[in-house]
Amino acid sequence: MNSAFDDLSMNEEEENSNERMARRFHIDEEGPVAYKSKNLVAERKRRQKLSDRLLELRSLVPIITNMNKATIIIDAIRYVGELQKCVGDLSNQLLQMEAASVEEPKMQIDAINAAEEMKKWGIEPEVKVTQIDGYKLWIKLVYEKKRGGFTRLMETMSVLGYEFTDTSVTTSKGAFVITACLEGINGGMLEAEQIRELLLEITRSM
Amino acid sequence: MNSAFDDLSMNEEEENSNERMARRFHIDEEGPVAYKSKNLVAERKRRQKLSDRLLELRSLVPIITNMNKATIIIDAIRYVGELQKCVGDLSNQLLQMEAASVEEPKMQIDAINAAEEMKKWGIEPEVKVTQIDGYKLWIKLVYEKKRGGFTRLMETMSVLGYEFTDTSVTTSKGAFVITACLEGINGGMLEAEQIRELLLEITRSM
DNA sequence: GTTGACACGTGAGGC
DNA sequence: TGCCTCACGTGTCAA
Repeated sequence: MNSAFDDLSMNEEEENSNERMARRFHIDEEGPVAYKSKNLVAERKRRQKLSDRLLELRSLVPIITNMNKATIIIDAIRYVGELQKCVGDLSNQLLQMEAASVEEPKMQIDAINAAEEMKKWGIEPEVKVTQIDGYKLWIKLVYEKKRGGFTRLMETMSVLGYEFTDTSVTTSKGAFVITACLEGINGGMLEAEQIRELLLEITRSM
Repeated sequence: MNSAFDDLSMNEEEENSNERMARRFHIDEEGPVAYKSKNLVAERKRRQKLSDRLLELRSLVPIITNMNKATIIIDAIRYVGELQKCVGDLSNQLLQMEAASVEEPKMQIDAINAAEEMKKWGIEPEVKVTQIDGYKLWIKLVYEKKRGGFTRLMETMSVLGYEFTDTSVTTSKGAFVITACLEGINGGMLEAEQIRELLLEITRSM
């Protein structure tokens, strides 16, 4: 029996099965033990809730090195990192596959023209991401105009759970200029920096 | 209140409680400021480590409802769930796309899918043009989503001397929904009705 | 004997 | 006021 988690694994069982609790009180006074704090039961409940949450979190993480509270969190951290990286890789792969399957030689000429014109006017590609609040982002994009680029952008962000609001799009001198508000539909799962890198990769892969 | 410790101190009478009593014996009425335990600092370090891990975990989760320890874990749990679902969806899409990429007329399938989905949801293609003043128009477009459609639209209007301002673009249920202000760069050479027919032709030819 | 991990009760401080 | 959250020092058990 792993006694370290005897309290955690105890569910809706009466808690006086825990002997340590009873044993720790001085019995030098007769009668029931008098507690000084009324906070006792609340604190007990709080601790149990936290432990339950920790166990719940642990149940989501597949790889477990230890049952320790600290290692549970460590494993969760690593797992979240892996998941995030996995999401990025997958969406990139998806993107590349889409790009490869749509490719046509005629569009490349267009792209070259766009690139030349951008250079001629001294327009630099640009990706700017600003966090407005937890699930809202403001982005500004400047990149080479290419057919289907905007659709691809919207599709990718939609897959990642982001919606475009307050969008403004302009093409000028071979460049696409986009400013928009990104709103995370289910809370926004990525950091601004991650979004930025993703957008960079999208605009670059076109 | 039923205390959990009313009679439990008596129902266990094993002999090793003697040594516990002996161990506890030197704990008398405590001195003024004398720490009894040697593992005080160790415990302190352990607590701090756990808190740091919790904070580190929190830094990975984008949506934060509260700084509480419990809510940090709750948010992490929900976030992990979202990520897992996201990975599942993405890999599904990737798989589906791999299967679809074996066929050659892929873009047509996309178009057919979009058309079907629009029909399923009862979405009708729509072109609305309203003159605001001599060189300003407001347009609303609903048409089948197709790769490069938006870019083509912008290019055409640009050639005709119109610029997009205050553009809003959304894709939903296989449809492209666009509302925008068209501003004639050199005064606006076309009437609203002509623009409407032109837009109809563009959306139809895609 | 030592070390690490845990739950416990308690007081402080925030809303 | 009272409830809630936290850090603290401590006792207990296992490796």
